[in-house]
Formats: sequence, structure tokens, C-alpha cells
Amino acid sequence: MLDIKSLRENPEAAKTKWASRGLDVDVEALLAKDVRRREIITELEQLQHTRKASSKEIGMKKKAGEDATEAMAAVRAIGDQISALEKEKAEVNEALDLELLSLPNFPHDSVPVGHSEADNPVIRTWGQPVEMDFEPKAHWELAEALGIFEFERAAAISGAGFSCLTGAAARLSRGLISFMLDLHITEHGYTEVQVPLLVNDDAMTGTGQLPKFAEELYRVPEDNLWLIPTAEVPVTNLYRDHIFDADDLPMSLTAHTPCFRREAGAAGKMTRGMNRLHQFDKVEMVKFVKPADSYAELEKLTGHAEAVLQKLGLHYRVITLCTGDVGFSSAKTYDIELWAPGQQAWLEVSSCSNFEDFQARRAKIRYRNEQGKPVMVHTLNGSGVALPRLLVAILEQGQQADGSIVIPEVLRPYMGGMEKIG
RNA sequence: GGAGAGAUGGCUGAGUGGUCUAAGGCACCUGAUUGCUAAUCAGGCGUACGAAAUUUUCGUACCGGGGGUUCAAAUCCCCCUCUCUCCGCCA
Repeated sequence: MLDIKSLRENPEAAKTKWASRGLDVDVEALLAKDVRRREIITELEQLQHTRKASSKEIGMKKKAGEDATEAMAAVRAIGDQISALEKEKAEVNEALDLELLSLPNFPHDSVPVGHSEADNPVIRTWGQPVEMDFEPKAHWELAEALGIFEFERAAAISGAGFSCLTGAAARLSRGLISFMLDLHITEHGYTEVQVPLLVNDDAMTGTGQLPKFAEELYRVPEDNLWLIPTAEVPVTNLYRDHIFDADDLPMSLTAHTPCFRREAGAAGKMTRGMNRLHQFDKVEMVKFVKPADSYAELEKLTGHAEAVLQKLGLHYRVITLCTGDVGFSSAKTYDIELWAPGQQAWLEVSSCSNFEDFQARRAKIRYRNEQGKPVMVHTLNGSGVALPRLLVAILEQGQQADGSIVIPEVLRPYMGGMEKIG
């Protein structure tokens, strides 16, 4: 959510920022509601002031044994006015909030202007495609031959878009989770947390999934809960309504969770094999930082995700999402993409974003600054990294002519010393 | 799932309809004082929003959340959430 005050002060700048996302926003209508809202508040406060004073007088009169019938009637009339105004205030607030909650963040000035993912610039590439003197296979072919992915069995119990890892793949997945968490907590300064996978409306609103993206979420109506689409939701909301001391920041948290996504409308897009699933595992990194530090922290965070891939020896590239492609809540996002030689495609495995104070304002996450005043923190998060496509890259980049898979060295301790699959 | 008890500021804890403008204590900040890891004294010490001023002042709201009764609600009533105790069930 954006600050209504900043819109009030500079409506033209806001229009321009939203226009760069391809959005035409009627800022004037929004501000008109804000003006009415403040009028109501002023009027209401005056009435409340009168009622408060008069009620006190009535109390004193009664105590003194005087008659207060007339004053009581007068205050009752004020009470009616107050009720009416409060109703209008609630309506205006609700309308204004809904609009504000539905408007995306402003892209940062350093974000390249563009219309779609075609305009996202590649800012660096690490490693090389592995030289293969044979035709590389897609991971689903490799895995089928090795008997380590069982999609049909998963489909039989849950439908399309679910996976079942068997044997070495399951162990590899578990090893990767441990490897990534260990790396982040021992070398990157994160604290590991285990969090709920089912969360309430407030949590989903805090990080921006609601009210706009309900159709992407699985829900449990009996209990009014939602399945998390990413650990970002419970981890960021750990500090909802919290005021940090300045010394607490930056705070860096990492968590492994499954993620649940309906992927409504994504049918047909790269859905083969492990590329896109309704349920997948992910290690997530979340940071709460002082506003002045947030862009430096975004670079560090992205570096932490890259470190995972570098230690695994995987060829990847980093791109900046342009204004037309950057996510709803984000001010700036780097995507990290792994090369999948069997599909001749780049697969997104990590998305590292600075939300500035957009989530913090929704979730009321603040810190006490040097003057002792509470101000919004900046929140960041990034995948560090997502499992299925990481497995895809390990399989496709590590494949040998005989169909076996070489296990990256750093993972072998997690695999009981195993050097290859197959 | 059943029964009971509770939820008040950063923490602790009083307050059962009317100067509550929420006591007291702890912690913290500022100053004074005392010759020493500190004590004592005085003062300060929440959040949000609005108005005026321009860095201060005034006002309103906030005692788990929501609604109600009343001239007036931390206080009375209803619903919800959470915590604790006991019982049941259970990995």
C-alpha cells in the first residue's frame, strides 16, 4: 500500500510512476475521497469533543442533585449525529482502503522502463553451458529412465501439476534444502525459522496477496485459512504490528516451506515435467532493514541466492524486471534464471525483490529511528532458491551420455557420498 | 470437543458507570547532586489520525477484536479470537 500523504503531495509523480507500469490511475478521484475523509474526521472530532464535555457536566450536575434532563436530550442528539458520521467515515475509509490496497507499488528509478518480459535486460551471466557431445535430454526423459520422478502416481492422488520424487531424487531434494539453509545460516547471517503453512486473511493482506490475487491461492473455507504460496507470507508477517529497535535491524530470516499455487490461467505455459507445479518446496530469505540500506541489501540478498547456484556449479543469469513486468508489491526485482540445456530454455529459480515500505505499511512493520520516532521498515525477500527447477537444472546440466546424472560435489555429503545417479 | 479462569502501556500491575487526563512498580531517557561498576532526587517516557503552526501546540480515538446499552463505558450486555488450568481425543 502506498502512502496517501505522498499521493496528496505529488499526484503527478504518482501518475507517471503508474503509467510506467502501463496503468492509468484516476488519482484525482482518489484524492477527492481523501479530502472528504478528512472533513468527516474534523467534524466528528468536534462533535465528540462537545459530547465529552457535556457528559462530564451532566455527571457533575447529577452529583450535585441538579436536574440535567435538558442537557441529556441535547447530548443524545449529538450522539445521533456522531453515529451517522461514523457510518459515513467507515464507508469512505473502506472504499479508499480498497483502492489503495489494489494499487501496485512504484517502480524504483533504477528500474528499466519496458512493457513486458521481452524488455527485461540481462545484467550478468555466470558460468558456461556444459559442453556435451550428445543431444541433451529434457529432465522428464532423464528422470523417467532413472525411475526417480513419478508424475502419474502423483496425478492419480492429486491431479495434474503435482510431483512425486522417488529414491535418489527425493534424497537430493532433501539434501538441497539442508544445503541451502546451512549456507544461509552459517555464511550469510540468516536465522532459520519454521512457520505455519496455513495463514489468515490479515497475513495475506499484509504481504499483498489479498485482496487482488485470491484466485491464485488455495483456501480452507471451514477455517477461514489460506495455504501459503510462498514462505514470504508467514515469515514477513511474523513481525506484523511490530516496532523494531534500530539495533534489531537488519534482520535476516530464512525458511524452508512447501508453496501452494493454483496457477490459474497458466495452463500450457512450460507445464511439462517439473517446470510448474501446484505444490513445490522452496527456501526463502526475508529481510527487514532500514530504508537507507534497502538497495544495498537487495544486492546482497541477490548475491546470497547466486551463491547457492555458484557452489552447485550451475550456469545461470540475472535479469532486472522492467517497469511493465515487475511484481505488484515490488519496487525492484532481480530474477535469477538457470539454464536448462535439455529444453534450451532459461528457468526462473529465484526472484529477489525490494518492496521498500509497501508491505511494511500494509502490515504495520516499523522501527524506532534515531529520533525515537516509529517509521516504516523496508522489507525484502528472495528465493534462495526454489527446488523443482533447481532439480531440473541439476539433472539437465549434470546429465551424461549414458543418461546418468553427476551430483554436484557440495551435495555429496548430503547424499551419503553418492557421486552420481544412475 | 467439554468445563472453568483470564487478556489493561516495553514489562509488571491496580482500576466494576462520571476529573481515568488509566494509579503504583520495573525498565528506559534527561537534568541535578553525591568522589566511583552506582545510589538519591526532580522531570520525562505509547500509538494512530486530524487541525493549526513549522519541528511545537491543540483536539479526537485507542484498555485482545467487533457490536450493543447509556447523557456518559477499561468498567454493564452480546458475538468472536487468543492464552492458561482440568477433562476427552491424539502424532
